[in-house]
Amino acid sequence: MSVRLDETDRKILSQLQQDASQSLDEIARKVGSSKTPVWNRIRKLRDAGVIGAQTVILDPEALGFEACFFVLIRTAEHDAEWQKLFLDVLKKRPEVQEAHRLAGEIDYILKVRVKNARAYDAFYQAMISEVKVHNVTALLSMEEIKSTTALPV
Amino acid sequence: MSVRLDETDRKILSQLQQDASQSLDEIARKVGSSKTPVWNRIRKLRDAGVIGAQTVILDPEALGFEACFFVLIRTAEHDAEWQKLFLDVLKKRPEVQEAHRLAGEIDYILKVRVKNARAYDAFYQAMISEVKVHNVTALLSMEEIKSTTALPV
DNA sequence: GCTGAAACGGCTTGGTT
DNA sequence: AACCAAGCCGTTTCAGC
Repeated sequence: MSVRLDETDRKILSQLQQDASQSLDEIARKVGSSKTPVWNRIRKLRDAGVIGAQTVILDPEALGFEACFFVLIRTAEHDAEWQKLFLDVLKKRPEVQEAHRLAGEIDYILKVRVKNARAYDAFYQAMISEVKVHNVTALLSMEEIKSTTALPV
Repeated sequence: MSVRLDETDRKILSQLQQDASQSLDEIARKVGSSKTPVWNRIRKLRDAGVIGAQTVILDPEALGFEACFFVLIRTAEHDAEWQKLFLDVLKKRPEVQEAHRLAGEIDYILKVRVKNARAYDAFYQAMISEVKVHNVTALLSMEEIKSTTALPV
């Protein structure tokens, strides 16, 4: 599954992660190449699935999303049917920004972004009414120290 | 800090989050407006800081980042100097994708993306050699069920 | 505040070395 | 595989409504 990249590929990916609105010429200049080869490489990386969606990062605070919770979930039920139901609930809820299945004592972790604590409670109530979970611990973020989607390519 | 948006603004933001490479004409068509007003709104939202960076999402697996940890940190030290040092360490480490200061028993949570468990250990050793932390628990992700940067505007 | 047009710049392609 | 040039498409600006 892992793809072979050379130094130029890595520089291109780094530039795109920093600012995907840059022109090809600008990227080419920064990576020490020129338009056509850079364009061909980007195309190849896109086709290989290395480069995915192009998006904009919105400021949560500016939009009134002032609460962020990390939710630790333990469950008793581990059968396939329960899991499918649980995953569907997570996927359809837009306030769930991340969901991971874990190794160890805690079964799942979620990152939930909401406008305020009341909105979190509404999410929580909705979730536990749809699926049975054994134990839920919510960690409230006081301050987002760092947040990046960039991978250190 | 929170900005007032109308329905059209919200639709534009939603489209940009889904695919920032769309042309103005396409976005305008989808939100039921036309080129110039959409462009003016985007400009305004950018200036207001609502729209931040434009970026591409890379596939971690395709690039060999096969391990993801959530790290729960407790600390004894809470003075300003220690905190500044700790924050500097987090900010300069590219494998730290997220870092939040928390309310409650656990003081910090990190999301750390690395190539493998060995790379996580290298990060862990480097971190504890630079700052004193009281207790560290690492939760290993087995499966990324959901991952989005989109806010439900 | 929207429309339409016009100028500008960047993307994309194909031919050439 | 990289360079060059041309056509096309999208962005950006501006005048008119």
